[in-house]
Amino acid sequence: MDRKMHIYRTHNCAELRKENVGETVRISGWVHSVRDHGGVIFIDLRDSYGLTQVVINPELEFHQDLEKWRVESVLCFTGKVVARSVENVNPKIASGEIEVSAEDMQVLGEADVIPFQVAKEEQTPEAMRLKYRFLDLRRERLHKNILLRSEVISDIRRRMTGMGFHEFQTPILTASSPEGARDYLVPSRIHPGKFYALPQAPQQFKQLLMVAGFDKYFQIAPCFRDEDARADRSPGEFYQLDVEMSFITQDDLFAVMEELLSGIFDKFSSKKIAQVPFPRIPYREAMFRWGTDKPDLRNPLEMVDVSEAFKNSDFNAFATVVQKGGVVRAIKVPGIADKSRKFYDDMIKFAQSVGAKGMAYIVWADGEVKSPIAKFMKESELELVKKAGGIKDGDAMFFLADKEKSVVNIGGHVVRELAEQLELLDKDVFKFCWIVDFPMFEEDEETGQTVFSHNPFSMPQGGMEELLNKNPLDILAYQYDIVCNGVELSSGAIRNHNPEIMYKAFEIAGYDRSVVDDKFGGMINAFKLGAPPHGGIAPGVDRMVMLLADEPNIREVIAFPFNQQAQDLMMNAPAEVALRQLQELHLKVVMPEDKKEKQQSKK
RNA sequence: GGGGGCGUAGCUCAAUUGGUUAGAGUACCAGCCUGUCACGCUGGGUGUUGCGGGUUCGAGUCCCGUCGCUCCCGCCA
Repeated sequence: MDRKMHIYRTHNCAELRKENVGETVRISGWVHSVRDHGGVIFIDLRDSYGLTQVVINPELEFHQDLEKWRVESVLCFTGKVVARSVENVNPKIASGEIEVSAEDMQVLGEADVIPFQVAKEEQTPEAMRLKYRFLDLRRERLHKNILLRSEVISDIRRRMTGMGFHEFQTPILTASSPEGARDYLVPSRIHPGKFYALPQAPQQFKQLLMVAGFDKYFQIAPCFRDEDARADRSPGEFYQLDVEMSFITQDDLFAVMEELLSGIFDKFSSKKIAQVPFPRIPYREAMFRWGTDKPDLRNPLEMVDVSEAFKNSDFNAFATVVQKGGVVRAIKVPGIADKSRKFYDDMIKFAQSVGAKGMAYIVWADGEVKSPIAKFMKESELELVKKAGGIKDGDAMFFLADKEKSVVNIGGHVVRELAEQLELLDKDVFKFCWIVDFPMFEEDEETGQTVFSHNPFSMPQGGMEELLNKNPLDILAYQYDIVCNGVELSSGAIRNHNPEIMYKAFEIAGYDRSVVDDKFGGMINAFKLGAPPHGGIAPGVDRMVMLLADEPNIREVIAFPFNQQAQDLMMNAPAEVALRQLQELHLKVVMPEDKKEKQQSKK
């Protein structure tokens, strides 16, 4: 045999073509499937690139060795590339016009019985998929997602550096910050009783890089937050494309992100991008129309205010709400007059499940008004409502009445559910938008205190003057989000780089000067020594890939995700550590009362 | 921390109103098969019905508790 032949492979499993017929080749990979005819045996050998069919003829001495291994074993075959006859070509695989006629076989990695099938599409419990993640990652869907993620990240780097950005690393062991989510803490051995925190984002560092004069920064940055999971939020850690720029306005930043995101989404998905530049929607408008700060612009349904129509209505339930300062909002849904009674009842049930006391509806069909509440309404009131919704025959409206905050929230859920039920969302389009003009402060519902509503480092619109003179709850910030198809991709801001404005903003949020100096000393001191105006944003990489891969769950685009309880079932993390390690770190574990018994009974 | 859903073979699922020996596909094991490509054929059930308790003549099925997974709320500057 050719001495120069590589010991594992001359070709990968997706490479061989008609042109290679007659060559002696060597390929290695996993046994994808076996078709044993008693005499001739066919094996689909799989690697990251694809599949190649290997034929084993009965006269070969290793023919009977087939019993030694099974599906998902790793084998190496040496043999001749043979053309398949026309009727035997497999158009489903790239190498389908040829096959490799085995002359020699090496077992490189024998596989035991696998806990779930790799080659076949079948539902598998997620706990098992996570425990055997390396097996799950062999399956086509996940394998493709992770490769897509890799390509997206490398494309992001190419585009960012192409636009003049530099990538810098920032510390993973840093200080806890009083704002935001719970931190992951790392105890210090050298400083008893003191802790590092893993960064929730490199927020202060990237701003310090601007103060350091680097002008355009980005990083594929790991972020750590001890918060509970959602379908689009993996607990523990996630990645952001962290971006910061100096001497820019909001518009400059928007232009950069629009170029980047439209470029990437265009390249890695066949879906259309609805509109570039992305439409800009003020936060308050988004909340009013869709009941959320992450509206799905594919959804044609939205809310309108109809409080006036019910204010003096005989429909007491609603009239009372309005008279007490609440609101009535309506959702117009075109062309659903023919829906069954059950559909309407189910929607009411849904509204109640998300906190509504009830939900009313009116259906206009065949020139008539059908509704449980119409009999309480005057002709003029019905007209008012009809006009507010631009109602035509065949349309319907749903009505919610409560305090504004509840109505907005519940209505948001109903708007989404209706779109889902009625399949109103176009699956072939990405609709991006900017949500702008977030309020700088909001009222804490429990304490009634004024708190930062988003990022405390955002520049208040109007600067010091507004901080001094305006009702804090009316002050807007240069704070913005990018939303795509109802998924919040990122938030960002033009930063507050003026120490005095910073002190004032924190004062309004209840922190005095010394707290700012103590907790954000590094940054505030930097701002006293010449800070450029700057701003940035941080789109979630995992969520971007999730949208591009068209996956409903973020774990499908992360190679080794935590489960919902923030555990790594494969590596068995978190885990107890040796007493000695705790002692070195000056730590003592105090188990919560309800966990103590379980701990005991385990032992 | 709270609410919803789910939990039957390694995996996907079935099992009538509470009824007798818990079935099927796949995986697995044994055998057959020389052109398949999710090969096919024959045979084999490998099970603490998540766990614990209760009701009942009888529980996979009903009740209570508990555990696990998942979706959501809270949380997410």
